[in-house]
Amino acid sequence: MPILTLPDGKTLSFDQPVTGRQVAESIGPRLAQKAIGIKVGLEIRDLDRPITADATIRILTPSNEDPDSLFLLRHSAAHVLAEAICALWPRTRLAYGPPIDEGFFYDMQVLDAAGEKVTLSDADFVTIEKKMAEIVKADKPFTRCDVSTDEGLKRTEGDLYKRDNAERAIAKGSQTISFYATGTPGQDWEDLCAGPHVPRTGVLGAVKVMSVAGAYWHGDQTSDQLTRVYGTCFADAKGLQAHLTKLEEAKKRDHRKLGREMALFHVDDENPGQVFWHPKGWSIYRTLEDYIRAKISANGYVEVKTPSVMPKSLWEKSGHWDKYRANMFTTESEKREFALKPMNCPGHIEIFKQGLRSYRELPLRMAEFGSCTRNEVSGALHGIMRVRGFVQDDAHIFCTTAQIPSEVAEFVRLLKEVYRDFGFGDDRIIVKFSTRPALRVGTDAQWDQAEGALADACQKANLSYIVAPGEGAFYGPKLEFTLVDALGRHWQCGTIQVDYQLPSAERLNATFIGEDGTKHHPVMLHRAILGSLERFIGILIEHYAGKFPLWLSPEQIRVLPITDDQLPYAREVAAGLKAAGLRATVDETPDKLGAKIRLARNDRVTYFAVVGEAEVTAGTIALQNQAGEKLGTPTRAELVQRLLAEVAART
RNA sequence: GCUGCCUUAGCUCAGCGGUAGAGCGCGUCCUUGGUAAGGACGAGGUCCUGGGUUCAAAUCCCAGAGGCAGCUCCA
Repeated sequence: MPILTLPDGKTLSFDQPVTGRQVAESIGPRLAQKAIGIKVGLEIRDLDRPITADATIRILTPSNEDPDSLFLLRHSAAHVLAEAICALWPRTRLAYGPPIDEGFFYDMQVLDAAGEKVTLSDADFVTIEKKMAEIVKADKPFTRCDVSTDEGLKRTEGDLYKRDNAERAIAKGSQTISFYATGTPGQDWEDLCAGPHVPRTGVLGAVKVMSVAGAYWHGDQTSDQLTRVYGTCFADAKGLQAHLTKLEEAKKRDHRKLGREMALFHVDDENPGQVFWHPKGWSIYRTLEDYIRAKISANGYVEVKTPSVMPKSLWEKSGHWDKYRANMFTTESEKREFALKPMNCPGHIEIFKQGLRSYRELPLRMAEFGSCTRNEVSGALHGIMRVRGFVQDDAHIFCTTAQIPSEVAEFVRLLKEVYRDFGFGDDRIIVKFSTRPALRVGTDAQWDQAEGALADACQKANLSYIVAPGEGAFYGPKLEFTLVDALGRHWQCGTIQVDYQLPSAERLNATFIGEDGTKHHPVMLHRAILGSLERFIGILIEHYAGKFPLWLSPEQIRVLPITDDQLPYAREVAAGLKAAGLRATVDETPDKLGAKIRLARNDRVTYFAVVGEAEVTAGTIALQNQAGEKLGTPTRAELVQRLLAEVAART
């Protein structure tokens, strides 16, 4: 006798088990027609599976905003993709095809009639999409068929990957094995699948094959390499189009493209993963570095600088030689081995260990714009976001166990303050809290305290977090801060990690004299706000689409004389701005005003000032912003004041 | 690192067995023009590298390097 609670709180009661479709029909015929699935509690289900127990339910209809609806549509679209490819290459062996954030993929081995591997390329997409459109147009029902585990194993006999899936399902305790046919089971195409699916292929109007890539079976490098076909599906063509437009927009904002166009930096082909900063890019970099330097200085940090090259012996003691060797560049001199530092922590401990430390010096917040070099595999490199040489806004806080809560809380507060200055408010920060892993060092009491401090700090800072159980480092729990940019993309930046291990006697043996007059090991908090400056600038370029706010802008204002007659005045205006600490230039080309404006806007100059005869006479300039909005004709003094105020406000 | 695709002028790209091309940018000259491209002329190439096939290779084949996407990893 299920009693079902609807999202608005209304309840429906039934005398006997009902299907989702019957529930929808009892609410209204139009809803029943539109329904593609039902959410029972937290589980999304097919419309025609019976509901036997009380539950809160929600009827799912096609929607571009509802993640549950998209999940269902995309899961079914993956089947249609697989069916289409199987129709074109009947010997294809399917592996696994789940919905993902922006669509779905299907891993498979595509085989031709001779059993040879087929490599799919963009050229095949049209053919596949055409086949998919046929299947959608045929409006075939998704039909579920549950069979016994024995029968399930029999049906997947000889189908390597599906057989494996069935075995895994049984190992996890499945009593039956389910198949979904598009049409009639045993007659039409079918696929081993747990479901759920939409009722008919006809609701999958807006599907698209996006790309192909390689992927490993079970993500295991030593296992079979499969073809992964990516696709996406939306409730309607409008949703799909909006998605494609967003991808286009992301491509336009690509920091590698803008970095070249705006002459910010380059990465040399012969020197992968190393950034050459050009004057304008370096201007952004220095603004960022100066900003962080001022912030941490105001928050009780001291700044240090440690060497890039450090001896193997140090890395052995720190444990990096064991755990991180593959990612380190090494070198040698006079038969001694050295490594370029991949992290700054051992260097900071070396400084901490000079002389005797007293508990009175704690917490000691030691910061460094630390140049790190890591030998990342070539495939991992990406523009300036993922490089081999980068600088972290790193710091290590040496403190006592008792100081952990306040230090973490203080850090989270500072981090929020910094992120806000770049336009990332609370709603654009995602916090991941990684807790104790199975393999770990330290006592449970230490872990309890460290985890409690991290959770507490987030609550105090009004930041909600998602827990990643068991994902902490072996030496301590950590928080990771991810920014959501203007296009909704995620970028992990800040972090804070609790470490009892590195300062311990077994590792680098840092000590201080406590109140009791005996030696103690400090706790170390590894923390960064921006992460790497290179990566953060890459994020900012894409977030702002190259149109930096005034305080970060490499060219804050360009003066555009209408004719050469105004050149001397234009130079005076620019000189006045520069004297006030602003980044100003003059367009000295012989172009017409229209061309100068076009160039200034293409260069993403934040403001430009037109000066003609009228302005020279009046001692003013005609101000305009990047978007081309006219902002009046302030005097030179008013202009300086106005720009300085905007820089100070960081807007 | 693995799989796939790509590599032609500074940039974006066309050409795909038979003399190396376009637009933008760059240089020189003319033009002194009030809000998103004024005009003329010119310079600029190891068609990624090495090997092979061919009378002939930017073009076809093989290997390598680098780039891109994904996988894995990660700031």
